[in-house]
Amino acid sequence: MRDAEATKNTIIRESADLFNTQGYKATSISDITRATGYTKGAIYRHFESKQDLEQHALRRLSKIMFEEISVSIKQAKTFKTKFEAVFSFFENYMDEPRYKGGCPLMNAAVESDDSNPVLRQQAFNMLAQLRASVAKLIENGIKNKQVRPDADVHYYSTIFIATLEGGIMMSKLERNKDAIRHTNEHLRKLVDELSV
Amino acid sequence: MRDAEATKNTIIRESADLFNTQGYKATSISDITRATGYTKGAIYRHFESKQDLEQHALRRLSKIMFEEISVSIKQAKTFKTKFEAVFSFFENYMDEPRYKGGCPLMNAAVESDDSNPVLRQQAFNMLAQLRASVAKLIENGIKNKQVRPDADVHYYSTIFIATLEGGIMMSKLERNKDAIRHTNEHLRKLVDELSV
DNA sequence: ATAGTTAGATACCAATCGGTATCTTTGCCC
DNA sequence: GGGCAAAGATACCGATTGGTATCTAACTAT
Repeated sequence: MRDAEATKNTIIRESADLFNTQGYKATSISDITRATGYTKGAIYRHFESKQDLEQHALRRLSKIMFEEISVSIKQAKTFKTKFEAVFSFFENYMDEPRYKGGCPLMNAAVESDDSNPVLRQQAFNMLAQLRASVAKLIENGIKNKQVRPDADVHYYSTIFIATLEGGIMMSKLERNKDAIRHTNEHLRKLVDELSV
Repeated sequence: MRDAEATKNTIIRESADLFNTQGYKATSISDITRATGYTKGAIYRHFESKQDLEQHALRRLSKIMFEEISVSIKQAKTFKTKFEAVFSFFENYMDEPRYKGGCPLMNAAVESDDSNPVLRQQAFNMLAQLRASVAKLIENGIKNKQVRPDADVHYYSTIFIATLEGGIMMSKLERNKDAIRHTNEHLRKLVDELSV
């Protein structure tokens, strides 16, 4: 057999790239045939519908994003350095060709609004997962006596994510890293404020 | 004559609503004919192209947004209450039927990415204007001895906007005000930190 | 009252959309 | 090496896209 699995992965990879840069609605199946070299028939053999492909693509983007964050975090040992890893991850986000088009969470969240409930739900889950990751970071910090025990975990995780995402959006629009550097600088102060 | 000006305004108003909720690319001219009651011929009499209409629509959204913020700010008298007005503006954003679809700046910024340079430029200008507004607030605070004179205006305006926009995005995705309330709470602390 | 102008409706265009039915090719199994 | 199932290509479908040419109806100025 021709490697069906590889074909499917290629289609997911390339379409994820297109969806995240041009948008989901704005990317046509024809765009994907052009990017992959496969024909429409091949694509629809592996995926039920465009929406089905969108789901797979976003799942891939999500997976990559969380894996990379997870690796960065695990390499660091203390509460502070772990957050530092997160900051530098988001600061280098833009250069990474892996995330052409910016944060997949934000892109899906903004585009899906009402029109695409399936995509919206997936973005919703991504946000929950990101929040859980940040919360866990803080909770572990508390457990290891590196963070004030009275810290409001949910509150802080919200601030961290909102500020990061906002910074990414601004940096992407302004096409330079000033904004994300400033937001990271500010979040560093927050980390200090949290530390015992 | 039939009121051409009124017709044009109707088309701009309704299309702005559709663009901001469904997205620019995802909204077709047919959608707009349905929403306005006018035919395609009428629309293309008043606008050169869909892109032309997109520009007018976003300009309208931008104008409304800045006017409302401006009014809120002017009613307040001190640095602190002025910022408080901004916060409550963004907190009540979601309920306002005037901004169905969330922040026009963020929507345009995220969607326009590379595909729509005209829209991108307009979003860029909106961000610059918003930044200038916030900066002015802080500068006036300094002038009136309500803010520490050494405050880094550009830095703080970036933080304010990033956190606000991030909070809006999260609240919209989660369909409740928790996130924006938390980010506002956090920004209130920032205002205190800025105050003399 | 009528001629001229303009707002808006109608009818069309080629191109593209997502999707499918069918055909050909590929590679494994016996 | 012949049969068979799966992978992928080709050719098509009706619907919709942005856009335009043309026609009609409404108002204005004389």
